[in-house]
Amino acid sequence: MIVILLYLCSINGMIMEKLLKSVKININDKIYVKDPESSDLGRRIIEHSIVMIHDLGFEAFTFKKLGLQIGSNESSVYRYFENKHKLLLYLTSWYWGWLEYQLVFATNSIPKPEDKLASAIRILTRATEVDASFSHINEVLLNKIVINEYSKSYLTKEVDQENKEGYFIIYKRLVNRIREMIQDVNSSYPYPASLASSILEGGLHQYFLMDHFSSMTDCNEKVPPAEFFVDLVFKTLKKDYNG
Amino acid sequence: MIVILLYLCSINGMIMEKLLKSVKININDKIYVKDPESSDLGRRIIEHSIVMIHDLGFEAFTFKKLGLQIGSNESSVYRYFENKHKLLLYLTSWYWGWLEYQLVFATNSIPKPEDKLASAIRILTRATEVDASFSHINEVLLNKIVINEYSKSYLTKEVDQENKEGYFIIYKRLVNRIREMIQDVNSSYPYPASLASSILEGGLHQYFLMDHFSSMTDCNEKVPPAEFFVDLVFKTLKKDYNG
DNA sequence: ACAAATATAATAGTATTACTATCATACTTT
DNA sequence: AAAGTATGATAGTAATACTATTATATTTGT
Repeated sequence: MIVILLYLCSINGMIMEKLLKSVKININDKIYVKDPESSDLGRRIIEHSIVMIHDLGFEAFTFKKLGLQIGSNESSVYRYFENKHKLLLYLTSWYWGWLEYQLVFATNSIPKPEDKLASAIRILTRATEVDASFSHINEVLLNKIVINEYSKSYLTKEVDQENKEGYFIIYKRLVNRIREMIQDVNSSYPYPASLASSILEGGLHQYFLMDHFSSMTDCNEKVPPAEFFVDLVFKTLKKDYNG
Repeated sequence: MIVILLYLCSINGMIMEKLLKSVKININDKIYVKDPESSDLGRRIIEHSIVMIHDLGFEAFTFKKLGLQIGSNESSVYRYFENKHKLLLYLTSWYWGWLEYQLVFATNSIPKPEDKLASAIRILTRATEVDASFSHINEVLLNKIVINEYSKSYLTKEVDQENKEGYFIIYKRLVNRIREMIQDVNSSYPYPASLASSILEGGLHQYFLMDHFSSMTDCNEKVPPAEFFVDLVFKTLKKDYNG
């Protein structure tokens, strides 16, 4: 499916939105017991878990509370996900997959490596806006969940095992895409992977600081994190960029 | 106490070690119920909680298991800390306070802003080495705990309340010190706070990637994260640094 | 040296979490 | 109409994250 999309280059927002709606984001099927996209109950689990994790925080969120909220049952939720950790992996994988589509869409047609990288940084570090591409998934809330909870999905004792099973593959692919773009701008820069991972991880962190520790960031409503990172990356790569 | 230390500039490692031993790191007393430094049991709680959180991970660590390990009782541990979240805040505050002393010691006597900043970055992003300054605290394990668990101490629903109560003050002061050093090197750089917070947070992250996601970093045994960050910061500040 | 105060240990108990298991029912497909 | 599948309801378990109470040991003041 991604192959088809790669050929569709200069399309406008409305068309992109429709295309995104028709695309199913491919998630490692070991993450779920039963594909939540395969049933109405599954989609309601996804829809309401996003709202509830955002409202309660991941720690206070439970399958029992979710079951109650969607007029269903704790045991029914367990038929879709082994536990809430796996559900978080599902939601964050979906988010990174969705961002990856946006990245590929928006940057594939850009010929100049500098323009492409700048555009990529802006897409990856911008705040998610309301667009409602996927009816049952609120991407704005999901973005906030990723900011507040993503680290918890890999800061575990099981990370190596879960990495082996491919649970973080979409995120790693995304970092790799940025790494390649960095190398296309400056092939002799010695830390392209570290810089790429810093953009993604640091982007989330700067948003968290804006919300809770404003003294530790210069970013705010008027100066978004994207500007900090574009400036940082292009100065680091010693290529001036005026965009 | 820090005032005295500021005057002690060019002293060697042995003396510094002895001084560090005599220094008590000052931690917000709202974090604990009873100061763990005030009793033998308290120090054993700190000592063994570091080992156990490192071994089990924060999620699987409980006060019951800790009590068992130190030949004491769950209920006795609760007399020192309300819960394990507060204990984590205590341990990480201690770590950042300890790092701050090292930073102040090592950089206070350096006159040239560029040298001072480079030295600061190296201290803040280096791997902790065995030095056993504090008898009951294993700083090497504590450093690993900070890498793996620090985010969990602030990625909570209570972060604003706890921030108000001053639980993150040492970390914020540390970020502020780096921010000032950045400004001393280049006063017109527009993102000194964001860059400072990125160094500390990104430093931890690069170590995590080295351990678990090596494809997302260029750092390794031979190229430590410190080199990536020194390079990044000085290129960004457009000041060449040869050190 | 003795009483009082304090710290710790032992035990029990509660509500919640994170599940697993079983059975009933409803809906769907052939 | 029978069989299969999805969901719902209920019950049960072990562990967690505490709180409360009482007993005992240690320290401290006079």
